[in-house]
Amino acid sequence: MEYKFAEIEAKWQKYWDKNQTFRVSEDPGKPKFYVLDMFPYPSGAGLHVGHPLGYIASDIYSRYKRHKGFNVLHPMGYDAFGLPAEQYAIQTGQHPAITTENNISRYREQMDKIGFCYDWSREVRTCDPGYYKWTQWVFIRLFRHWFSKETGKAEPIETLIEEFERYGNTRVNAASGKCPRFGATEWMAMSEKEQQLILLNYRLAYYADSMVNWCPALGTVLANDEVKDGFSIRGGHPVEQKVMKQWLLRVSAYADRLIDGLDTVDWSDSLKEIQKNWIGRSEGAVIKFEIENSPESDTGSFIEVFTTRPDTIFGTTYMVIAPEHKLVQKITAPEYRSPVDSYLQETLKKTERERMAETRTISGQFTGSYAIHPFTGGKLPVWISDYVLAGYGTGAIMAVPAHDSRDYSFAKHFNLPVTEVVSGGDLATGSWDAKEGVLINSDFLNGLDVDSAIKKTILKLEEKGLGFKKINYRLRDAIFSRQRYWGEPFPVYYRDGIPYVLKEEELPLVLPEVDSYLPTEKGEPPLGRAKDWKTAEGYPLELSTMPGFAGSSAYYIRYMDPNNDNELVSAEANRYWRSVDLYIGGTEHATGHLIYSRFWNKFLYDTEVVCEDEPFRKLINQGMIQGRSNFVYRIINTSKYVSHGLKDNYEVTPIHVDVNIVHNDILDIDRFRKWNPEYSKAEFILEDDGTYRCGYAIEKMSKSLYNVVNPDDIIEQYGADTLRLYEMFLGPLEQSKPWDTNGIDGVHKFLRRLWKLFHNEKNQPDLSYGDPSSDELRIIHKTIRKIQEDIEKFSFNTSVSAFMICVNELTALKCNNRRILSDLVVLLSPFAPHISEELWEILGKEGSVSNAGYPEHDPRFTVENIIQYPVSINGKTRLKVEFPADSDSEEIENEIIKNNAVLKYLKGSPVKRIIVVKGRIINIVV
RNA sequence: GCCCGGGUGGUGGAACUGGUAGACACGCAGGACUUAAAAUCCUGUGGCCAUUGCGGCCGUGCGGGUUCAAUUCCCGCCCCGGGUACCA
Repeated sequence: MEYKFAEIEAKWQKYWDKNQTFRVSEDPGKPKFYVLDMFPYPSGAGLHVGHPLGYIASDIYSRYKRHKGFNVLHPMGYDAFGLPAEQYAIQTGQHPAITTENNISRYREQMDKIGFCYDWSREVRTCDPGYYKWTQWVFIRLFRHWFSKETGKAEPIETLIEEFERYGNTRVNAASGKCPRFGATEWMAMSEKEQQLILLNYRLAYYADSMVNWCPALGTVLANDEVKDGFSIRGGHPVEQKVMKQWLLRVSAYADRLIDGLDTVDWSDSLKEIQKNWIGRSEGAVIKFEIENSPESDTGSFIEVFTTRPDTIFGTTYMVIAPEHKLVQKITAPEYRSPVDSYLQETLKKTERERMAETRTISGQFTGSYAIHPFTGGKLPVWISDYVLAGYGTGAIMAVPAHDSRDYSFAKHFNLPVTEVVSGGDLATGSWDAKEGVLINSDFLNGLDVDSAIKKTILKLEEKGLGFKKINYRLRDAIFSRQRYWGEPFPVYYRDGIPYVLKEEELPLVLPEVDSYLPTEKGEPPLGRAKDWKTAEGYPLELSTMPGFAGSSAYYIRYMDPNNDNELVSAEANRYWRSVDLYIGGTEHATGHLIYSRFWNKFLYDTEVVCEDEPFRKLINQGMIQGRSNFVYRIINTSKYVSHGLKDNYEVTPIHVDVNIVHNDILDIDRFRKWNPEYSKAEFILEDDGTYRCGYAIEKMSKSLYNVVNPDDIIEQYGADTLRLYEMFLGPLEQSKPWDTNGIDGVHKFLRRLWKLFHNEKNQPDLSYGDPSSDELRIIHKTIRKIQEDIEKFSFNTSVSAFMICVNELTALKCNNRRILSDLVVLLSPFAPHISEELWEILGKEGSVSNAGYPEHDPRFTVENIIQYPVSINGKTRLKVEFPADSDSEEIENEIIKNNAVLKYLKGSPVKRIIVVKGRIINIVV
């Protein structure tokens, strides 16, 4: 074998490491470019071939940008806190730090073998105190700020205190929890404890009772994005709703900016759409409905509803409040007490999961009370039903069955009236939810279209003091505490039950040792076991730790200045690197990390720690690599296995077989017999050609399905350059696709043919030093243009094809011209860096190819003098005719009808029209 | 249900703003080299018909439409993948 990839790859990996080839620093003389991968959680299983897909793409782009003269920041690190290491610790007693350290070494080893150009001197680990010091620091800053809706940004809490001292909270327009009104004198009269409790309502990191997702199996609460369909995403354990005191981040304050910012970033539409839906902004109105015969005349005598369709107010025929609504007890009429109580018992004991499972089973109970319609004064029965959610809007609705499908089904079920107020639907078959049509049966709104009616209704409500315009969000504040061990400790202590944050100088607050990773007997989190877990003054420290997204929310900032002990990032480093120019990672982070880190970044922007409002300018979601499983077919009740082509003649059971002992769907029978003792005596019914052919299926890549392919194995067999090229060759980056090794030989063959261009039959370098021929120049310049265009649009699969075409063509010309091959090597080096370095050396060049300038495309070499025009007759391509490139349409038209071959096709039919698209096609219409 | 993607040979996929559909590669078939195999190289390879040579017809999920020309644009449907789901 001439192309010794194993030797070459080891050689250059050592070279890069020794020469620190990819180490970067701020260099004002060069334009910067920041390329980031989503850093991995180092799991015990190591990397499989799916993981590096995005890393390879970003590596290619980084190396390309470097050739183009950019100072490229391309770092890597580890999202090292997390549940699996802790679960493992619970089972085995091994400290999660050790598990994590081991897994990181394994990841690093695997990544090094692929030949990435990371600047490893900038590596970060979220579990390192030198790193999480800054996670804690940001938390303290969040605690010390509030969000002003006046300025639209975070403001120091001192400004709020000043305001309270002067005016109380009556004029404050803040993103806050529910807080009673007070004046300046009242504020001054409050105890410190009372004042602190008030301030908690305003802080961006706050401590409050809230409805949380409690996961008993994991012993912790989870954020909304960590739960799907009522189960935890990590581990798949059931999750229930519970009220608990927890730390939260006031992400909702930034809802508008998080939506608006999406217009300024270059992300895929689908990802933007996911974020928009998750934030769920809806414009509408809050409307007050008075309750008839309310026992109290002042407060609590009305129901507040939120609606996006105030225009349909005249179609309201009843009201619904959520079972958890605070007015439930108050408004229930005595004679309805008992049915209401039993309904409440029935629904409130249900978990979130059960409610979801029973989607669309309609249930509800009349309270016996009536609300008063604000315009007609009519009586509207008030119902309780679980189809109204306590947590959204006001937890109460005005039901308009004619124009809301949920209200419609409810009304039909309980025989409530339906009043049409927007024309256009057929109420016999269903509700008319569309915002189209003309208002009817609606007093002062009659004749208006929906949009004007909405405006007019709000205006009238405001006049009467019965309502106002309101924007609602689906996005909730993020629950930020976890009752777990392996995470960042909160820099928080409690005095008199009130939380206070540590001073910045006291950071990092280092995670203490514990004797066990389980909750204490009192049910406290594991940190309850730590000795002396209190401040120097003796105040107890917080026992929860931070969630997974804490450490990943600002890691891209830390990479800019990873060893700075005095600041999260220096202003100088931040102003140079600014923000991430290209971010590549999976779409699964759309509603978690990518929301939280945008929120953190905006906060840091408001407080002038960073200089860019959005952290990730361009973002690409690489597709998932799925597994491709192989099957053998055992004939029932025998130990005979029949090949795929013949299996239909027997009754068989398909059995998963390790894909690593199958090549191009052909089973390695010896290895199969050795794979598992169960198969040692297996007999086979083979195809006519003597092979055993396996069946296949596309499934998740998973150990249990025996379809996991480890990049190390591929590298051992083919080399890292082949792996890199093949992962790109598989298809478009964004598309999900199965890992199928069937085509890898072709890519490897390409590298061997490339090698041969530089060598004679005896594998000695053999180059020519003259001027390249025009054919050679045409080929290389065509390739320069194509590769460059492809990289700019992240179409790496077509680049690989272009390289193959180039090498095929140069091989046909027996080209070994040094100038041509030098350009080719630079073009290829982002994709296959090891072989490129080796060939660069063979070409007699100094230093690393990664420092070479990118070849310039010169159009003079690629212009064609003669163009081959496809000629179609009535749109069907029939033949090809050559014309000089500078002939104009008229000349071509005149020539083409004289062409013998064309005349043959025309068979004398009269020509109606000739269309000539210059440089493209000729179409003759007869 | 709603919102995004996507359906092209045996397979992965290619096709610039409407302009030669199937590039490149795998697989397969045949051949060269070899005692043989591997490796390498050459030829063919969407389907159907014709095959003595020319060739002809069909074909990008399905059905319509616009156009000289449609994988590409428009309308209606089917299927697959992802997100989200009583969010008023």
